[in-house]
Amino acid sequence: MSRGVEWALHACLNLSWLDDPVPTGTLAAFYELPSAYLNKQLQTLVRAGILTSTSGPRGGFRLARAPEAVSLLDIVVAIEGPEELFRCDQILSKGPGEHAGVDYRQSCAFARAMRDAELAWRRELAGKSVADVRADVEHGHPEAPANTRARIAELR
Amino acid sequence: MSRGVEWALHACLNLSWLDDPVPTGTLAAFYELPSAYLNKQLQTLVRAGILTSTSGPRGGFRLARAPEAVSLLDIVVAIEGPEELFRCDQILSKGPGEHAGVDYRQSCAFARAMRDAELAWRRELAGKSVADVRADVEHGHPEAPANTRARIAELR
DNA sequence: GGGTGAATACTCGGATATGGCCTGTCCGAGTTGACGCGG
DNA sequence: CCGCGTCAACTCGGACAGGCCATATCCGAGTATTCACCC
Repeated sequence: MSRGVEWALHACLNLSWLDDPVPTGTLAAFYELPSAYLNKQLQTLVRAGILTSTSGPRGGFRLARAPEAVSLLDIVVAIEGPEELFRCDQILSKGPGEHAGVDYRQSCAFARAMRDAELAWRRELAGKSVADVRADVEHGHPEAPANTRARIAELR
Repeated sequence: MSRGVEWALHACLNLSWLDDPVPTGTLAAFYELPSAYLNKQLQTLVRAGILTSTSGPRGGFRLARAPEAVSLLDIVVAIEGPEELFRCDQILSKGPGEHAGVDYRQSCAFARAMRDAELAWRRELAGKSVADVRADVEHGHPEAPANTRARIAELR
């Protein structure tokens, strides 16, 4: 899985603590990440409707919706793409006693099993929102929001 | 996910219907796959202890254990490697108010959530064996074992 | 002093190189079975 | 007819190229701020 997923997750969490737009350079400096590449990932999140962007001075990125409405699955899908992890190439169609016109993505027992497992994974990720994670963090580290806001202001 | 996973799954299922060793070329012809590359995947399954190989005439690959003892997870891990899908690079360690010596693979809320989801996926795959899939296939297509054995004998 | 306009600095956004891994291929080592020869 | 030795064919196993995607970077388009200038 792409490296950018971790960046996107933490970026969304930090943005959930901030009201004003934050530019790429500031977010990158926060975790010492390559700025231009992080920008690329954030652009992807904008295209997915998770973030909104504003240009010019005082511009940057903001969460497009409430943190409760952004699931971890949304972010993963935005960065990794909507394709399934396991891709069924329907090699069964080349086997003996098989008919053309059959969709082996549906009828192949392996494809079904792999898809079931993947659905379990997606269900877990869809059930956890950025707000949930934020609550976890604030429970264990109540100072985190203030620390983040202070550091962002310092880097601005 | 690698293309070879699908090949490995179907190869194991077919081998579960056969007692004598089957060479790579025969298995490859069965689904019209590139022989040399399939051989590479089967070698990997041998290293993982899922298959056994014998050289020379009448040689080939066999299942190393009963189909009940080979889970889909075993095969996926053998081909894809044991690494987690989501890799936590612990970028939190670069953030503010964080201490060195902390393992953020454990303490980061995102890492925990991603790992929980992945465990759900692994649990599903670990709970399904090649024997289970074989039973599914034989239920829907009782002629499949005979077809496979006949075609393999034809290609030998 | 207030308003207006251009200049400016800042930010996003997409177009552009590079590296590593998946994909695909080939040839050598080892082993088994077959065949021929001798007893 | 039986046993043995050599040979040959077959198979695995690892070493060797090619292509594609993730990674990383840079520069241009657009915009809000700022500042100077004029009324």
